[in-house]
Amino acid sequence: MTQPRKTIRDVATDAGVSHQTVSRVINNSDLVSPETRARVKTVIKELDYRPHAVARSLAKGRSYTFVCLSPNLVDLTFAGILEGAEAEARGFDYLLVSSSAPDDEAFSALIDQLVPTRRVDGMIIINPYVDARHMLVPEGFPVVYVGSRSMNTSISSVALDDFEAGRAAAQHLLDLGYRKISMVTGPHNEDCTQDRSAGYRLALQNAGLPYEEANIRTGDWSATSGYVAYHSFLAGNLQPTAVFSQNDLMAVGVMRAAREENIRIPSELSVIGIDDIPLASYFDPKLTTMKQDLNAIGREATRLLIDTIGNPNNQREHVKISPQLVIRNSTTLHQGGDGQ
Amino acid sequence: MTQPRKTIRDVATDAGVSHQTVSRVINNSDLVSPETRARVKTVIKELDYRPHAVARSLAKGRSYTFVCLSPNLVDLTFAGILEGAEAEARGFDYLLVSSSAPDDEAFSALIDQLVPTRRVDGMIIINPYVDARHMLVPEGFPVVYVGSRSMNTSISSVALDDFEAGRAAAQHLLDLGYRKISMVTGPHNEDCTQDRSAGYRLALQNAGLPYEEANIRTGDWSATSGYVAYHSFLAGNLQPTAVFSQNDLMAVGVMRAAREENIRIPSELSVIGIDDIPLASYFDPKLTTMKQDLNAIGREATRLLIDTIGNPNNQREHVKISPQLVIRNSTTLHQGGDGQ
DNA sequence: TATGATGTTGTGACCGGTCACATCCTCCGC
DNA sequence: GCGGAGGATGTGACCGGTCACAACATCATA
Repeated sequence: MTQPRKTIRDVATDAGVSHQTVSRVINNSDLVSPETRARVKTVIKELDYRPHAVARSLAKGRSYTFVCLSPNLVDLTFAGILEGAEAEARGFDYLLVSSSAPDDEAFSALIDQLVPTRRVDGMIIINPYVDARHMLVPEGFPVVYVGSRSMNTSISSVALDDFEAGRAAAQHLLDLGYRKISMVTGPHNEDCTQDRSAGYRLALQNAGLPYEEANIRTGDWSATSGYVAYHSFLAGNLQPTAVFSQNDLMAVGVMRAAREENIRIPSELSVIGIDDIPLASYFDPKLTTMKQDLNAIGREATRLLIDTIGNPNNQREHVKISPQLVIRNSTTLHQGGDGQ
Repeated sequence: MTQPRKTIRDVATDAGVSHQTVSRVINNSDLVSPETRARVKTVIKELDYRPHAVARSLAKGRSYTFVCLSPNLVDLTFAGILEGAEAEARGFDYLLVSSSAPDDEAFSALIDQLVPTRRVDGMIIINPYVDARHMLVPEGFPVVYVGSRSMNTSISSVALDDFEAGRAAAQHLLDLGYRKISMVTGPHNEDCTQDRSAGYRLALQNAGLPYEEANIRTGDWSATSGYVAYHSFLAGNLQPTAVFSQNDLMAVGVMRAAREENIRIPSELSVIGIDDIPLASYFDPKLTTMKQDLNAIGREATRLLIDTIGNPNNQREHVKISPQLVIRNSTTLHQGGDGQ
């Protein structure tokens, strides 16, 4: 490891060829005779030669590396996406690394370190519309957005079909007989919040029900904010019998708050979330939710990025991944008679 | 972004100096007169020149980049460590990126891509004794282990004080009056499992109690494995009144299983975990646990890595981060009379 | 005035690959 | 026997920085 590394020219000398021929062998060029190729390969093995990725990057202007930037790493949603993206990149011989940027200052610093110097060939950005970070994305650089529909037609995006998730969640509650369905949303400035809300709205509308602000509270995706939201419903003289929470964590908070108020779930309160977090079936009761396939989202993001680089003139795509209703024990048939 | 990038020589020409002088300015060398420095800096701004990190890496043989490799990204424990490590690296002008390796084949591929080519200056490896991955770590390359005491004196390590966590968890149950304390462990081949078990053993020993295999089950850190473990206790004609689970997820599984058997927690069964996962207080009951400060572990890892690089001849360090008992509602005073 | 120390700047090679182009050889057709 | 096509290989510049060293100016000292 500490001895001077072998170079392409060392191999060339030992194999009795020029450095260029060695380069050809490494790059699987077909402009090399089988015998020469075999000889060079032997020497490469003997010398334990490894191509120097940094030198190659400099010469080619490409690094065969992607980076995936997310607001943080501890959000399970992001982590699942990152893993999917990594796995897909491995299949294409790209290295995908991840980093997080808690705020747009850190985000900007990352961009500066990675992009102008071409340390990465492309980026996957999770939640680009948080802060002003999408403003910092260099124009013309290969990028894919995750978690938001891209408003920029030159940038591909993948996301859960948030509209459908919201619609189906609300529909599930409607199907169970609920007519007055409260909702806890994510922050208003995030696309997925808006889409999930729109889906909810459509489901109600299709059922001939009004969309009432009084039934809605805004959270920040945390369990605590769900907890707070439920109490706020009560404070508003609203005793919901069904709550659609825009993610599982907030749903968990709602359930906790309800339990403390001695409200039974699901007999007195049905709760549905979105995500299907790994612990969903360990809460009490087990959580009904709209599952999102994070791994698929990550894989698709990598695929779109590779396409963006390979076919820069193609039309960019905006992919939606379908959610899936997972019925557990936090929702049940409406036990009528509450005069809604 | 697409126009040919400015180089150090473009700046030199415009500023009427040599490329070397520009290089000196960039690197804050004091061998430049104030006037020249000012002039060069002006031109750098005018041209929006950015140093080319890849070229610099090639020339210097250093990349100012660290990578943190973990078995996966979705484990909250790992994610917390990664974030801490990232934050600390930012403070030292290092870029820290993360990648995961599900198995040692992937791990080996990552090492090959990153190390011999010097794309990174150092690595933080989480759980190096999973698989045979520590065997793949190149000798003499700056590395820090996280989550395991390093068996290699030339490699620094950070970890939770697992022994103390196990001891204190068991002691907490002893203090509450329990005498027969069951334990659910992690996989035997992991250091932290062994250390946590040893701590538990010592606490029992200090209390004059025997260490009995019959009271112990092995899990894999997942909630499911905790669930299975509890049922296995029952199947072994053991009706534990207190369980120390070596992590929170398994503790959650134990609680779920107990509830399904109509065992009340904590009155009929006290449960303590390790980690203090974010949702710990959203389970029913809220989980008592030994909190580990993941952020501190990550930060320390980066610090150790920087020290390894900066002072290669120093003695390497093995740091233990102290756990902290967080008492919630899953443990309570032993309601005597069970004839233990 | 010669000498040397110090501060500032410039020159060219070098890191380890790739690229464009030149060269050489062989084989084929006329 | 010659021209040309095509395969295989070699040559040197180049990517954008850094390094070692040379060169030059200035000033104090002997």
